[in-house]
Amino acid sequence: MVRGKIQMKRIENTTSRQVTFSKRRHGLLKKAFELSVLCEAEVTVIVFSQKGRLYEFSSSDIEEVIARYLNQVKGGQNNNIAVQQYMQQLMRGSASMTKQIELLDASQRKLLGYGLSSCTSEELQEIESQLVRSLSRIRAKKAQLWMDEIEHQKEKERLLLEENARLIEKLPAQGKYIVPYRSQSSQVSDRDHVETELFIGLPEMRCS
Amino acid sequence: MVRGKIQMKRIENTTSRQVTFSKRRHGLLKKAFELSVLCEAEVTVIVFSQKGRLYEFSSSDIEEVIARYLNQVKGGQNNNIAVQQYMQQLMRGSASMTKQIELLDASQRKLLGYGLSSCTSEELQEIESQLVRSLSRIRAKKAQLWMDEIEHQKEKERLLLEENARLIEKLPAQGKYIVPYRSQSSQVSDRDHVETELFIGLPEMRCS
DNA sequence: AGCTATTAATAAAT
DNA sequence: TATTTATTAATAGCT
Repeated sequence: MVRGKIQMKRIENTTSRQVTFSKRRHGLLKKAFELSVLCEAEVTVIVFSQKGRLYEFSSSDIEEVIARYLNQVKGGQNNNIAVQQYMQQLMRGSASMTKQIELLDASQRKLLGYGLSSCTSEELQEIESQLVRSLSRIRAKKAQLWMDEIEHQKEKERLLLEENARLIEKLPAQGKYIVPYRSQSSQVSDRDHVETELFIGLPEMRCS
Repeated sequence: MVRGKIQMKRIENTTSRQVTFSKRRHGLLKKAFELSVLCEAEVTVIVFSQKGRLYEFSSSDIEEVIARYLNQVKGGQNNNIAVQQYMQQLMRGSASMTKQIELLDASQRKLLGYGLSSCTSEELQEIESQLVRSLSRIRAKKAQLWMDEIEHQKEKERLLLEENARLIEKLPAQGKYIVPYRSQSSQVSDRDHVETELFIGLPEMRCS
């Protein structure tokens, strides 16, 4: 929505997710307040962060609003039942998370090359392919990081050379005999070219 | 806020109050939705219009949120303490499992070569090394599986040859002129030898 | 309900 | 965490 709009999905980076949570939560509560004032509506907002912390706004007593809501939605056979339901939900959640953790753990171990005894040939093949694909992504990323760094250095150098040139211009005549430093950076991107291709073959295929 | 900002007080004109209510209510619910998606928060908004009409948004079951709210705010004067404690324990467990899942998920994504934007050069290097080690384990295991399979086939062949020999012995004399099938399997393990070593280098290092 | 001139919200950078 | 800034999003006043 600003400085490059963002995708409407979970923000993966933990830090920026927390920052965004703080900002947007603030915005949401403010909007809720404004709606209640401008339009004389009864507005309640309840937010639980991932860590279970509670944030709320209510234009009137929140428990009144809750009672009113429960009354309107399901003719007032209120809470205890809701508490029970919530607890059951929590228990189901625990069970499924335990399972999920086990699965993630097993698949991670396999990706790391452990706990392979139960694998079939096909599974091994699949894991291997994933790893190979993954390696090429990693290596591409690494190469990109290097390229960025090189670009950054070249830019810095360019600025310094400009500054240098300016300084020389300003020197009194005799100063102009000083030989300025000459850049060689234009060759860097060739010298540092990195071959990231992966190949597999018999030892005899290698030669020096 | 637009075309001349408005005062933060009740809009007196009934029509424009209703129009604003409709527009801003929409905006509020949208913002609530976005917050829940972007930051994985549990968000509930309950709005009663002046005329008592209900509008709501909840990222998860609203009654659950209400139960959770009531539980957190006024530690359930109607529930018994044991249930309370158990529930809190469950919630702590959920939180820590959520965190664990998040961590596992992130590290798995990185192992698969996604979500690398936050990685430093060093992290990328570490992940790459892990993948390389992992690949060699996987390939060793695959090789072993193949070897086992070959051994198994050779054993079957040996048994069949023995059976074959016994049958020939039992044949009447003229049958002995039949030339029995001759195995070549003793060469198999050499012919099918697989080189699983991994190497990386410049294209010039390959030759045929 | 739809348009548009403005203000508000906020993602990214610092 | 708090500011600043560049941009997108929301919306007040019209039609």
